[in-house]
Amino acid sequence: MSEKRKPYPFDLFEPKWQSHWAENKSYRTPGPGEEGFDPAKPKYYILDMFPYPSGAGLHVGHPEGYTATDIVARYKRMNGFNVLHPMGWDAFGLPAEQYAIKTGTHPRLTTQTNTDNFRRQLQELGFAYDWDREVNTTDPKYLRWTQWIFLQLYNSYFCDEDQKAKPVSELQAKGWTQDQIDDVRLAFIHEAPVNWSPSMGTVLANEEVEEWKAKGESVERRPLRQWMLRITKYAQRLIDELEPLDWPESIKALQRNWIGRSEGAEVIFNLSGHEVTIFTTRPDTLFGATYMVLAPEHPLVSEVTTQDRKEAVDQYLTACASKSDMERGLDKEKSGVPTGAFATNPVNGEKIPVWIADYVMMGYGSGAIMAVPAHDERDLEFAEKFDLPIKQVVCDQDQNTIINSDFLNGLSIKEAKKKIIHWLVENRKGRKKIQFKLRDWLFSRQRYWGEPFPLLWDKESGQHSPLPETELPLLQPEMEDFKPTGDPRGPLINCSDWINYSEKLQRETNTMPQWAGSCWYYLRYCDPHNEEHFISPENQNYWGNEDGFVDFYVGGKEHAVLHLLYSRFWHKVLHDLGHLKSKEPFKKYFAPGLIMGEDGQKMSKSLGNVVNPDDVVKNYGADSLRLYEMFMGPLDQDKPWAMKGVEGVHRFLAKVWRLVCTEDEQGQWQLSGKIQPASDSGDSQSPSSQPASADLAKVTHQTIKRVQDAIHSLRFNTAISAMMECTNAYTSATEIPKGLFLTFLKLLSPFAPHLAEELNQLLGETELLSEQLWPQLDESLLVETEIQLIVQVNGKLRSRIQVAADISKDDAEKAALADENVQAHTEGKTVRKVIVVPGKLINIVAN
RNA sequence: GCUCGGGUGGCGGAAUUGGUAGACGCGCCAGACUAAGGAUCUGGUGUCCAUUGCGGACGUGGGGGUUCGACUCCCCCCUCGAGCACCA
Repeated sequence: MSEKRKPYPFDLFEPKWQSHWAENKSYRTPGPGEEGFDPAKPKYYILDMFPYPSGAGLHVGHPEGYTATDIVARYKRMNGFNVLHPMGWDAFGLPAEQYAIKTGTHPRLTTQTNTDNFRRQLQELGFAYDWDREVNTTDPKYLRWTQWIFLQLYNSYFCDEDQKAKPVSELQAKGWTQDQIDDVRLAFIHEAPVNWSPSMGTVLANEEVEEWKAKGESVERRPLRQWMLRITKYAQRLIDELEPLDWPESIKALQRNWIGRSEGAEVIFNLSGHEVTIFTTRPDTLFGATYMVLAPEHPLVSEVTTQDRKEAVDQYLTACASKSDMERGLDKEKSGVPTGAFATNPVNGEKIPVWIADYVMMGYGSGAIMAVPAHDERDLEFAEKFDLPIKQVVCDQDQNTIINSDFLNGLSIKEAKKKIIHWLVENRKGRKKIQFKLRDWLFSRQRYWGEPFPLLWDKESGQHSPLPETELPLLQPEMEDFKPTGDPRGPLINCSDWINYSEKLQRETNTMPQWAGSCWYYLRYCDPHNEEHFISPENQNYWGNEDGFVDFYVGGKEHAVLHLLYSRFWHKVLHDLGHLKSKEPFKKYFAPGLIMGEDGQKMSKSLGNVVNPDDVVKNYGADSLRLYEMFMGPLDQDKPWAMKGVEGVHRFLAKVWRLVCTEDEQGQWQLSGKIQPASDSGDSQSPSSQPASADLAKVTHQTIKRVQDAIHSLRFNTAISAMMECTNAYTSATEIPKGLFLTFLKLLSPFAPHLAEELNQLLGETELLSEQLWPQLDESLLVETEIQLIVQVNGKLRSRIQVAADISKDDAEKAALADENVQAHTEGKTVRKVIVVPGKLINIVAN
């Protein structure tokens, strides 16, 4: 098998340009105080989600977003911006460690190998990253600041009054005790049922459970003492401050949904001498409550259960405990048992029976509800099954008028809500309440390959305290065996040298989750080598925006409720504490769609439909891969791969190449001479000798407009179509003025930088295209003197007529009516009306 | 069930204040150059009818509506995908 001849020699010039860019640091971005920094230039910070460097190497999904941002970055640079476009590695985390355990290699080595491979792959795609700013979350110089930020969280609390985080030292000054302070820290120890994965030997955050289950890991509920972050305090702000961001509505919806805000009321019922608080979104139906339900885990269950019901209740509780949440959800039939106790409805003194049922969750609200079967589907199902009374309190006809409810009768639902809440407050039986679904963030992991917590425990008192900042970074000890042990304290517990800090103090053995490092990496890129600050104030002021630090962020929507929520939370804490000016991390965000396999299914090893970017680069070149991924369709849409499509854009690039070069008899590429240097004093319009060049100028400038409009709206597929049409026009011309062609190359350069630079050089130019300014659009070239008007009769296309662009309405109408085919269709009819849309069409209404 | 996003040729997709539906690419058909073409170039290509000539009918998931005019706006329905899911 002989090597197939390449349609153009990308295999020769692509590596050449990549080396050139790397050696000359062509894409270095100077920041404040650095050599070459120009404060007069506007800045633009465009960011990709940094990859987790897996052993499998780059996936074709990665270059989709990366190419999009690269195009915008290069475009902005050519428009005079100082563009920050960095790349780094999210190298901690469970996958790295699982892989290391499987292969027996230390995760540090695995990580090193993988990041080297990823870097090579990215460089072979010609992305304009400033590699001097590369960050790696596992680098001690980086994780030091991750631990520092954790200490900021540890050392602060959320002030409800001001709705912001403040240092706990303020509470100390007010005389709070250590225990009281520990209860309000943003990072706190909490014992509660958590998601424990026996197969991985660690706990997981709520947000992570589904992902790992899908990968075949087991997850169960288990009560454990864990470090939590008090993200729930930020629930309202996380919703409110999402609003002004330039994010896709669907992603905003996903976050809002996850945070899950509900407005309602808390109502206090009396239950055998205890006050039981329930949460309801329908306080207006309080008169319709016919029974109460407690979650099986509710603390009052055993106390209020009457003697005769005890056995049945215990049995039910045992049955519930053995069921996982998953199984509970799968139960189609409602189940439950009466406790024998009765609660008193505060509004009318009615005694209603108290039941226990697992359709009420301890984790939401107060774990107790008032059941209104007439107006709640679930309560209705339960009431019907157990034959409990159903009391209508909203009028059936209009679904909006309250009935059977004493002083609420006749009111609308909205009015009744207001009135009953007022009544509850006055009678001290409840209050308005806003409830969120969001839970606090379970932040500790029982793993080796993560940032250790910079915390110490007093062996005697059991108190925790922060490690002094001067002792950061705190690295994990070197260990041979770090397999999960099943011990919920994690593998570090086996390293006694490391644990014992002093006589009195020992280290926390948990590590942070992968999200820790990715929560703030976008800040570090701005000042990656600073040893004094996680980011200097100058760099922060220069690179960040107040209404959203990063100008434009692109990355997968699978992080909509994980990384994107966690980052926002940390950012707000750092903002509250005065470390950051901006309130939000990402001003504009965009999620590229999934690239599916050629068979239309999600790419996976087992289906054998995975496309390896290295193979595509080898066969068609980096420019072809870049261009194809942008040409596939709208960026935000899921779309299937088609190798034939790669060939299509590859042919297009070859066509551009052949405008400059032809192959001689020996099979060598030679300059074709089709590109003509501007002979007559650089004037591209030389009407006498070259009637076609005016047309080419027009096409070229139309292309400038179409390409830049498309880049602004991220419709890269249409930008490429425009360039293809332009190329087709060039192909059919006998000569192309060089100036025009160089303009075209500038348009092409953000998309296919290697080919564009190569041709620019072959044509004798010495300045890199990427260092030149984006071409200026000459609007005057777009003005048409003659236009085509569409002529419709009764809305149906009947003719197209060629007229002067400035034709008057009357003349246009006359010309249309005079058309042969129009007359054929209006014959025998009366023209009732003629609509003339100037420059577009004429519609004749006749019957 | 709730929330969000889709449905346009054989395929990926164009059509951004309602104004030529199908740009561009793939695939396919025909031709040119060739010893040869899986290279390249040229032409054609929504469906159906007519094709001796203009041309005509239908057509953007289905049904209805608004309008001189609807892929685009409104109502109802079908369908596919994603996220959440006994959240009171």
